[in-house]
Amino acid sequence: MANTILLIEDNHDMRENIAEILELANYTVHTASNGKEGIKAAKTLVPDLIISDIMMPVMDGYEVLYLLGKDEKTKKIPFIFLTAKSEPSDFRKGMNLGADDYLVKPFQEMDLLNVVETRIKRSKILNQGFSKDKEGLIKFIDTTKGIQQLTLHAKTGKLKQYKKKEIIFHEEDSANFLYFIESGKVRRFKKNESGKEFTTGLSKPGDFIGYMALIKGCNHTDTAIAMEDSTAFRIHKDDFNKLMYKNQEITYAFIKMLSGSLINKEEELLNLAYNSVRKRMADGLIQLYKKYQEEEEDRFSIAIPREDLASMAGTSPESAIRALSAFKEEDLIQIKGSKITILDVEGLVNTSQ
Amino acid sequence: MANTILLIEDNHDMRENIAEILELANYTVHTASNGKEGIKAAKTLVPDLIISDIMMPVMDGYEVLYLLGKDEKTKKIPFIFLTAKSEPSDFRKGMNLGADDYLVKPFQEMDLLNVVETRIKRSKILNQGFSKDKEGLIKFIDTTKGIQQLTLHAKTGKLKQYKKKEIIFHEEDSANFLYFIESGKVRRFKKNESGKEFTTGLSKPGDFIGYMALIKGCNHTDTAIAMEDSTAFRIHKDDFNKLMYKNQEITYAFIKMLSGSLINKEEELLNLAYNSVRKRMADGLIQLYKKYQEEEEDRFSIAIPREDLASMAGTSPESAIRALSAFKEEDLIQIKGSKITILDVEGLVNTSQ
DNA sequence: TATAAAAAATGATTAAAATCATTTTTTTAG
DNA sequence: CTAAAAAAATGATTTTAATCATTTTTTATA
Repeated sequence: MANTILLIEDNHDMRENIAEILELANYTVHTASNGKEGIKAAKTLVPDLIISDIMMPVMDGYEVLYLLGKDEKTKKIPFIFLTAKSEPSDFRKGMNLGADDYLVKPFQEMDLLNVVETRIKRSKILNQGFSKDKEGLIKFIDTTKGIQQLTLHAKTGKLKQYKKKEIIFHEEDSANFLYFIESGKVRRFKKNESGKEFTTGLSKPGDFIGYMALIKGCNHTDTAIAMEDSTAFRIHKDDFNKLMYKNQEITYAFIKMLSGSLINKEEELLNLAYNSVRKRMADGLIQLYKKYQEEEEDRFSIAIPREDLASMAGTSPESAIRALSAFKEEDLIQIKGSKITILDVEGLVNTSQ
Repeated sequence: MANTILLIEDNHDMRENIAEILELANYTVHTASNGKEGIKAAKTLVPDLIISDIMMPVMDGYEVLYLLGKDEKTKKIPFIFLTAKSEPSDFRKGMNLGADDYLVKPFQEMDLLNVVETRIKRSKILNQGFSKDKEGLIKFIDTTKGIQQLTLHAKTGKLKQYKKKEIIFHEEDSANFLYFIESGKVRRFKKNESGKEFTTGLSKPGDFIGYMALIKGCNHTDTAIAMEDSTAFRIHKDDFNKLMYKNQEITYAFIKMLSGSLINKEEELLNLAYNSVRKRMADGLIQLYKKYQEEEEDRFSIAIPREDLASMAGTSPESAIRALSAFKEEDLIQIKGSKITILDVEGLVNTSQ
């Protein structure tokens, strides 16, 4: 389908001449001989491009542009001034009113056609939806890039310090920030009516927290607490939303993150429902191991309050301690004060019901 | 959120000067001293506007514009040339490459600010196609539209029939379809090593199931079974991906759906960890009530095997039955064969530990 | 380094729920 | 409509884990 162009020009000869050039280039051209007519035509036709003279009787080109910019139907149509006014100040005035290009008379035919083609092409680009790959399918694979970008953005902000046991955000707090953990360990938990805690997640440097409430648009549904001195960058929710909107990769990174967590949570539910405290405690230790084990160390150790371990397994501290004592007896772990060292990962993984 | 501007300019003094002007006008300014750096910055930052010099070492402004135009992420960003090249032919060349404005050095501060403001404003207008609110933020509220569209698409497919107790998809099956429940009731569950089931979700007409594995790109992590004769439309995973890609609203609908479920699951975990079987059974009944209660009926009834109820509460069938018997004793429910009628919703909700 | 406070560990008891066994009721199929 | 099968309900017992109480150890702090 040929692109339609509306040409607003008071001079008869000039109008016919330009229209002819454009028609020869296979555009469908409509003409108007003054601003008022032009506006009427623009609103009914909704052309793909508007070319307008500036100096015209009744209503000048500036006014035409201004008025078309106020109408939903016409405000997105690329608008080109075609004028004898060649002063830089004239050019500036036209562009600052929101014109998309400015062609000075007299012009070469080729210039006109180039201008028209460029602006129509650019307008099409700007009106396109989401970005896509060749096949038009979402690349579900590469979410790392999105996370990288969000990370980069996060790091432009201010680094916040959190002392050990300091609350980062609190259940029921309104969610205003996405947090990017820069250093330390963070635990998220929920509390039930009788004050018992259940750990909903562990985080380490490189993790984002607080996004669920941001996305859902509700208050935080859990509390995040620093397990040791930690630092985090904060991204304001408006920035986060904007980034999500602007950047498809970030959007998909979060979709993937969310569905991954969801599958994990369902797995956890199954475990919590039918596994013994012993098994749940072993799982908790393995969780810690998988999350916080460093490459270089050959044995994994962590100093963690028994209450926190209990909240991971959803049991009482005493029962948690009893399970630990049993593991110690069986040489699966070693205990020194609050520090627990895992001696036999396999043994813990395969611990019987 | 302040709009971010990327300034590409090789001259140090000029760069600092322009950046200062823009920063005083409350823009967040990032700078690059040559074209290559500029492109790298543009791709990671995705700024709201790019200002670039033309004559630069390593890579000139024309090339920068051309290359950014080829990248999905950056091609929509308004691009302004800021240059000493004041010849009409230079101007024409820049504009015909797709620049959005052209400012000639030396310039008035006011001119620069006007140009920047105009182009950012115009870019926002042109990008409005998506559902954004006034501030340019995503409306995370209106996900119904996306769901509607996906529903519409689903209904173009073939309706599949499922008999009572028929498996719709099985844990470990490879995930090839998104299912849209047209009629009936569907239950999703996971099984642990010793064969005990845990119900991960209930679905009714209008619900989608199977999307988690589809998004994550893994096999199904749970089994979906028809609780009564049901029908469902299927959307092939490729179509689903395509729709997700083409339609931002669908993407956001799923983001919202996922984060909502995640919050629910965490709540469930807390309940499962510390609530008594009695409480969990009451919750299960309320879940059924909330999901399947019809507007017209004044009392909610459902015929459901005790085993299924047990799998919702994560308990043994006998314990589930005992809880039901207690509820019956207390006139909270009425039992007729496998049919359970809820007599006192409030009573169930407020049932004590 | 001593001492108080907190945390961990263990013991005793109780409570909850699983398991196994049996009876009763409901559903299904001929 | 009836018999067989399945499901539901209940009883008895055992197991598990919570709770309460106390001791021991560790940690924090003067």
